[in-house]
Amino acid sequence: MFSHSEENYLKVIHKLAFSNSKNVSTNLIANELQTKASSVTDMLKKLADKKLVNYEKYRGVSLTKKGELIAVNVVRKHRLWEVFLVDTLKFNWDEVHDVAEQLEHIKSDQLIDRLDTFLNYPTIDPHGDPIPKKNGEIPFNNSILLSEGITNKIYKVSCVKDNSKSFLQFLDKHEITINSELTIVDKFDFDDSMTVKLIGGHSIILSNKVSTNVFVNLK
Amino acid sequence: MFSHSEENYLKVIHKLAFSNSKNVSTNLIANELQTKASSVTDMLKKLADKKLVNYEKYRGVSLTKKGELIAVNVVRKHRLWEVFLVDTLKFNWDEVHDVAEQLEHIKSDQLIDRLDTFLNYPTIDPHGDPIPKKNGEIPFNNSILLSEGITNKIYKVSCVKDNSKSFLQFLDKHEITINSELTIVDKFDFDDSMTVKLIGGHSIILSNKVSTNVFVNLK
DNA sequence: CTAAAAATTTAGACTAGTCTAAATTTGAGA
DNA sequence: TCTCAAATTTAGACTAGTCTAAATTTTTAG
Ligand SMILES: [Mn+2]
Ligand SMILES: [Mn+2]
Ligand SMILES: [Mn+2]
Ligand SMILES: [Mn+2]
Repeated sequence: MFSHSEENYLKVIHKLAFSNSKNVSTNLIANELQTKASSVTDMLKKLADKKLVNYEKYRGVSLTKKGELIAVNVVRKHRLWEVFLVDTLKFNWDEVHDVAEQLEHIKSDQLIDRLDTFLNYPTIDPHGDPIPKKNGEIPFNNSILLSEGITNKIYKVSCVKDNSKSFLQFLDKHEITINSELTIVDKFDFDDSMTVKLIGGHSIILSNKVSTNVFVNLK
Repeated sequence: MFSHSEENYLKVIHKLAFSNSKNVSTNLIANELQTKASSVTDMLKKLADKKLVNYEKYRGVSLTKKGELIAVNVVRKHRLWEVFLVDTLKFNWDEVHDVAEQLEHIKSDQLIDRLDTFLNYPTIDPHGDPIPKKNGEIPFNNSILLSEGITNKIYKVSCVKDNSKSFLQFLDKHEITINSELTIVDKFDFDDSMTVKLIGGHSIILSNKVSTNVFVNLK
């Protein structure tokens, strides 16, 4: 079994490797975990000793097969718990992250299997992120950023990139949720903003910051 | 906020104070927590510094108001999670303790409030133990031990004292559960065993070890 | 009342995880 | 290719929690 701290490092390395492709740097990890680079170096050595990461001094790290499996399993638990919190306990989607950060470290395979069954095998979490399978496979989703959409097509919101309270509350305010359907009416080169119309709802001007944090699928 | 470890010490002191009335000794705590007396002494000093226990060298400890409140809250969380595991996730009553030991340390008042609501404000856990109220009040239950019952009365099983897997599985095997109704047909002085008949069910001879680990209420 | 046993505390050490400050390595730009 | 700033690691320290072994206090029994 691995400690809370080890699991958090593995999860963060997994996350950063996803967006940065090659080796993940010490400073990136330190920044993501709100800790110091020296602490990260210490932990990377421990994880390397346990064969969870490939670590070469000054060259950053990548996850081994073993490390990857543990990281993905923590992500699976995090997202399943988020579904439970929103669907079953009626939390709002902007309230669940911190509690899920704790729940993801509970050690019990049986618990997570039964939770999965109770929730009826969900495939995405409340923010649209895919829930990894038990075997570590992560369902692929060919979404695009709303900012890359073109006018006069119908899109469905599939996922939000920024999970911050303020962004999620902004979306709530404007009635944009996962599965909302919308059309891009107009795109403005000047500031990369766009006018969007929710199907059967209101129109709204979205800044580039918003449209680059929302993923959509063509209907 | 208090650490995992601090919460466990407070919970154990609370439990032991309940059955031992006066001050709780270092060795009792060490035994209950499967740790060493010297470790207990160290922690008692820390808890005393934080005004969570009244500690006098060589004389054992008792909880302060503040310590008591924290301990009872951990017990509340433990028991609510046990209800969730059994009622919602369909765990058997002999499988839930270890997972609840982990879940009881999750920090979120909102989580426990919503769990309580979802479970419809249960008053007892799967083993019949009372679930403390939010304010720290513990519902009193005037049960007696089955071993103290008399013949030819109808009793209802209210709680089990021993929560070990082997005892709970023994009870399962003989179809004795919380709320089972039964009559004591005969009591044998020789070994303090008794013959018990389940209402509408079979008769069975119970050893003293069994009857002193089952609480009942007169119907 | 007193000696031995039992309980408890103290002393000193160890691990995990973290930090600051100093040293080292890397790599970008002149 | 050289220099220097940025990135990274090392050195040394600190906290929480634990342990063993030794010292001290309390309790028990004769
Ligand atoms: Mn989250
Ligand atoms: Mn999420
Ligand atoms: Mn329990
Ligand atoms: Mn219980």
